[in-house]
Amino acid sequence: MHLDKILSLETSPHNHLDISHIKSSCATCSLRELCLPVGLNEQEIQILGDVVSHKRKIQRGGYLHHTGTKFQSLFAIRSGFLKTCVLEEDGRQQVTGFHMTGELLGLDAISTEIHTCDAIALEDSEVCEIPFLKLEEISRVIPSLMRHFHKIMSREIVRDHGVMLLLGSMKAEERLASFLLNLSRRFLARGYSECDFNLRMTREEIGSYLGLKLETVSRAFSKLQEENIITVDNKHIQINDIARLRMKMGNTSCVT
Amino acid sequence: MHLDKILSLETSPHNHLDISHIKSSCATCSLRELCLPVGLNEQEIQILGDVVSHKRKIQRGGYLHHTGTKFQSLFAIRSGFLKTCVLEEDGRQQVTGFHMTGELLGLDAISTEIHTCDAIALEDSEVCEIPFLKLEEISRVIPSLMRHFHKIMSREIVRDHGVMLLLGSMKAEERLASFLLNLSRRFLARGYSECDFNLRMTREEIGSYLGLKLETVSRAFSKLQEENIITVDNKHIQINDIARLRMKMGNTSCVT
DNA sequence: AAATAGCTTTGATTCAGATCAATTAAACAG
DNA sequence: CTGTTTAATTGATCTGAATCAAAGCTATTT
Repeated sequence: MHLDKILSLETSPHNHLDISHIKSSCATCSLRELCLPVGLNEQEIQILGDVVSHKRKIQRGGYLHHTGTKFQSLFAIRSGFLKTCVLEEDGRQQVTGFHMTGELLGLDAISTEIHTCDAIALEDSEVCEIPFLKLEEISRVIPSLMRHFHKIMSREIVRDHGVMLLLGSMKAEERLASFLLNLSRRFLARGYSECDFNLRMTREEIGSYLGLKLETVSRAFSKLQEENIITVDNKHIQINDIARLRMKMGNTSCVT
Repeated sequence: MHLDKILSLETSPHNHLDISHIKSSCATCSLRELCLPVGLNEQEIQILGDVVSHKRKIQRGGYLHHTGTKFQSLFAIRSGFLKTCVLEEDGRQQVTGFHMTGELLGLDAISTEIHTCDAIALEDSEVCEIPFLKLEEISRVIPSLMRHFHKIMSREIVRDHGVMLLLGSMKAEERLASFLLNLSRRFLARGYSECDFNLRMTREEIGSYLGLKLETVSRAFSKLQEENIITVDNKHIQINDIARLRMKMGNTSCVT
């Protein structure tokens, strides 16, 4: 079994509504979330239960963490939608990622023990705090947990390389297609429709992430709609022809 | 002390010629390289000695690993200079990084256990192979090693975010300035001159990394030279005014 | 329900960088 | 040393995206 499903599910469908019925103490539910899919035994689950300490709610627009503050914990997203962004001295900010249920935030801060980005909720969200020192301790005892944690970090690196490719060599329309397909895939993995979803972020935030201006993003949306590949109604997106959307992306494989 | 100095030295000056006198068995020398700076005890060094198995030489133009092949080991660069690049279906390739002595390659492959990029030597190079399974085992026994390994992975994520920022929001000249300053800093950290060095890569490879065409890279070099900020003689670069080069970069901090 | 503020779209214009093209310079093999 | 290949520079032109500008639309507040 793969712990995959939980800390940062990517492969298997997993509706985040599923977890709503496991609503005992925070430790218990997070623990279940974290461990059940890995095939850990009861004792191991017990151990891990102590790691995932408390749960935090962040309102839309609220900060999970700020750049420059001390790093102590990773955060597993239980529900909601967040963006991470680095901010430049002049005040402008660049979005480095959008994050949804099951994903793990804070990996960048391990190196210096200072957060290198802001994490901001784009809708009301809930996260589990995972004290990093404890996670390290426990991963010594549970090898499969350590292994999985390493894979998660590595996957983040691969994802970033994908974005670098996108930013370095794709045109506006290709970038947007890639972005939409990426979202689509992640919604699907969580049990939602892959062809019908609502964007949580503004055109400006999409543009920031894709290295484009908001007007360009808007025009790219319109273009894809004109071609009947997607239907855009403000934040509501329908993918009418996913195959052609994939074509739009060029030959480049979909960014993780 | 920081293991930092070794696996991926960034902070402290460390001339890679220094290690030339430690030339016993591969295990021993790599082991010294890996451990001495971390302040591990003799027993721990002994343990780690078994991990870093054998040394490999790669000729200029040779591959350290290919995309799609099975991942088994990380590689610590002992000497030389390599690039990593992902290749698209249509044959074009994008450089995702340039790597020098002390840096660790292969982190991206941990997630799927398949290499996601090619690693190609830009000059004759030497690497130490570190079987990943063994590294994981041993890091359970030596917490400071595990901690350091996590920091290395995290640092790679931060570096990638820096490149994303560069690709997403900087102009050609700013990108080149940022690139040169990054190289400069890394040479300095290895005991070389920060203002006088030879590029190991072509304009095309720089362009690929920076999301620019080779002509644009060439023009940006010329521009910086016209302004007397640098002196370019083919692959040989002299930084005449590092302060002004930093200004060129805009307010953006230097990409790690 | 009206008012305000925040998004989004669309058009017109400008500009940075891509592309096309020609030359020069360096590296390499025979 | 000479011919050949590969890399780098520089110029001219073209183009995709940025910028500037003006509506139109949503959502939130009162």
